[in-house]
Amino acid sequence: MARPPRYDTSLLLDAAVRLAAEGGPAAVTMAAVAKAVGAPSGSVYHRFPSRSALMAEVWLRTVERFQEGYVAVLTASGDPGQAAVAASRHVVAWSRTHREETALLLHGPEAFGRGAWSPEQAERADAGNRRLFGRIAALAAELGARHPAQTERVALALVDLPLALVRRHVRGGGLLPAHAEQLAADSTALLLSDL
Amino acid sequence: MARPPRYDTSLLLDAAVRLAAEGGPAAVTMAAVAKAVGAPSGSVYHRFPSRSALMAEVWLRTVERFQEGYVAVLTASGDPGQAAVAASRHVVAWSRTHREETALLLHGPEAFGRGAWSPEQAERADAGNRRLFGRIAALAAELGARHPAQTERVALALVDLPLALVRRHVRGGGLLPAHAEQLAADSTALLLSDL
DNA sequence: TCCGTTTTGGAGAGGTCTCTCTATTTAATT
DNA sequence: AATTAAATAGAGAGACCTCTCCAAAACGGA
Repeated sequence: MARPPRYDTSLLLDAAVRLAAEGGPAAVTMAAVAKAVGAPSGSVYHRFPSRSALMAEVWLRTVERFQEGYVAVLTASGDPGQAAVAASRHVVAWSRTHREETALLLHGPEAFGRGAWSPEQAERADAGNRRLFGRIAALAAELGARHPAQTERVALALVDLPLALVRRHVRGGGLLPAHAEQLAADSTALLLSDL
Repeated sequence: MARPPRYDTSLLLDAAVRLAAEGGPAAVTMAAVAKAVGAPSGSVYHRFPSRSALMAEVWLRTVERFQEGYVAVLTASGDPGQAAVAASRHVVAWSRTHREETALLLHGPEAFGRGAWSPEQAERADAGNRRLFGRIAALAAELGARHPAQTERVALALVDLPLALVRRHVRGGGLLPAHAEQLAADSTALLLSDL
């Protein structure tokens, strides 16, 4: 009943991810996305009502893909200590196999215009974060955390620490060294040893 | 012998820092800087030959101010373990008292157009980083590190970890909680305990 | 007082980006 | 074959930004 799409949403988002990874969020212009897939700019506006809608979607799709795998690892193991270390290791391993998406995520949602997102998109981002933090808080409780400060330390050990390790290497444009997973796992275990 | 300056370099850089902290590096346009200090755009170009020269200078001045204090703390104490913990604590404390500059630094040099800097400016950035990493490597050696992987762990504990803690709170626009310094110090000490 | 130098003040050329609008194409359905 | 909904194709208006250029202003020194 209608002409079949030639430049569909995911194709445009793929191009946007590539552009963001190479030149940062500022390089993701509607014109650049259109050019990257060989479409006129009008076709991009046919899929996304505005640039900030596109930016939001690029961010959300990427972060949701990451969080899906991360939460799965977090809840896979029965032993909370093992789950924690596996999660930390997973962050590094995922970054290794998803270089462009990692480079994108390291910029953070603000760089993708978070302030201008639609309420629905902002809520999607919040929901993902709530879900993630909820799991981490539950794990922290299993590990014996009783004060908010202890829960924060668990979050630091499970998310921020491996991310910091990844950032150090990816920001310089380099590859992650082979021992990065081990370093992340060891560091996380150490931070949780004294909870 | 000449007309006295009305908008001097540091005044323009101050405005640029404010703009970057509020709206990210993209908000630092020549027009915005000029407007912020009430000058015509020509006066900004009188001080800086191009936008990227301004961006580089904003970044360099800020990062050099931070590194100055950090290196001082790092080398102040005789005991390497104490120096390490003090350095970690200093990162958090400095962030608390320098909110705008912290927000700026968290974006990283690439966001300030590092690729387009002049060779002299790029070298200034490199020299600062070499100096900092040199001190950390020396401290790592004092702490008993023998392999590069161990030195990396020290860098993680002394720089990336406290920065990650700061990032978590500042990125959301919030204030650092009162116990942040303590958490940074404890975490750093734990990571170094098993070197 | 006059000169030389630095700086201001401001207009505007040229480029890029966002977004709009309309005409045309395409293929499934009738 | 005619109809119809969805999608492409592309031109262009309007905003903003970088950077240039030149005249006017302000001060110290001769």
